Amino acid sequence: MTTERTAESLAKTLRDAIIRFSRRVRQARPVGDLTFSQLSALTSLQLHGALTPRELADVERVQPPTMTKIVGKLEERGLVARTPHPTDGRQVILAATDEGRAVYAVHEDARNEWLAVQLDRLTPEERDTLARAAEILQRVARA
Amino acid sequence: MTTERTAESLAKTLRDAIIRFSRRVRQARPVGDLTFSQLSALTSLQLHGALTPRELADVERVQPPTMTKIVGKLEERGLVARTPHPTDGRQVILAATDEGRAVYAVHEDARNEWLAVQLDRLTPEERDTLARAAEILQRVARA
DNA sequence: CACGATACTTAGCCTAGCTAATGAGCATGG
DNA sequence: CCATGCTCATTAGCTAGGCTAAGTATCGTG
Repeated sequence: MTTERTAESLAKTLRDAIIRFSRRVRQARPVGDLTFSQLSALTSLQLHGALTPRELADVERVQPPTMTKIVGKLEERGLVARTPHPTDGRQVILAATDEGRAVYAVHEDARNEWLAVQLDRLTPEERDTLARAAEILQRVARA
Repeated sequence: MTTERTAESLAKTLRDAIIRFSRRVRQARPVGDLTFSQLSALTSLQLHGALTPRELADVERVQPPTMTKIVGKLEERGLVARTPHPTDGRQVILAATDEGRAVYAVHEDARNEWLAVQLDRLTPEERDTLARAAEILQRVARA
């Protein structure tokens, strides 16, 4: 089944696989936990250190107003802090707080538990395939 | 970078890749077009012929009320028809209409255009990796 | 120093998820 | 043969997460 594929048929297959996979992973979220989007934004902030809303929106591939909402939720919970930019009064610096980093570590593990168990059942080759696919998807998403 | 991966680190990587990829593909949608979820439901109906709402919800990995909403949108546009079940008065049979099939073919192509172009730029090996990954993701989603 | 550009937010809209509750129909055990 | 309990679909009501358009503040430059 993994013979030669046209880009068109692959596009359809990939789209369907990803929408179902996303839904399945979403369902595995404990109530009261951080959502997909929130966790992703927090991850980016940890990885990149500190970012402006615009930068974070670009990394996360959403529009700035969407990021305002997501960051708002994280700020409510004290996981992210907004500080004014030192020289440019228009800009804001976003960074994970100490609590954000702590909560992140805990939630991240709990959040991934279901998925990690599933992945653990795969063969090493399959995991390798997924790892390479993830890289490619990131690249395509950036295009 | 695609060396040995633990399930945990892969889970994180995969989750991030997929959320960004989904957002990117979503952005490529022309306004007024069918949404991700609508198209996916319509695809399943075409593939499986006719299904009850419960069955369709299971295939799509959503809860029944969510499917009611999605089907409602499709029915408004005349793309899907609800017909009563012949023997069981509780159930309903969902099927794509002729117009549904026609619109599907057109929208599907337009919808995938951006993605197909991106995929076309990849190497055959990369496309093969994605095809195999899609298969694995489908399997994991079904778990 | 006025005016255009940039950064963020606010306002308002829609879709997509969910759970809980409702109503209709089936099936079965007494 | 019907009461009771189950299943199916839908409705109601909520939240999150997207978007665009518009508003506000600040910057930078001519």
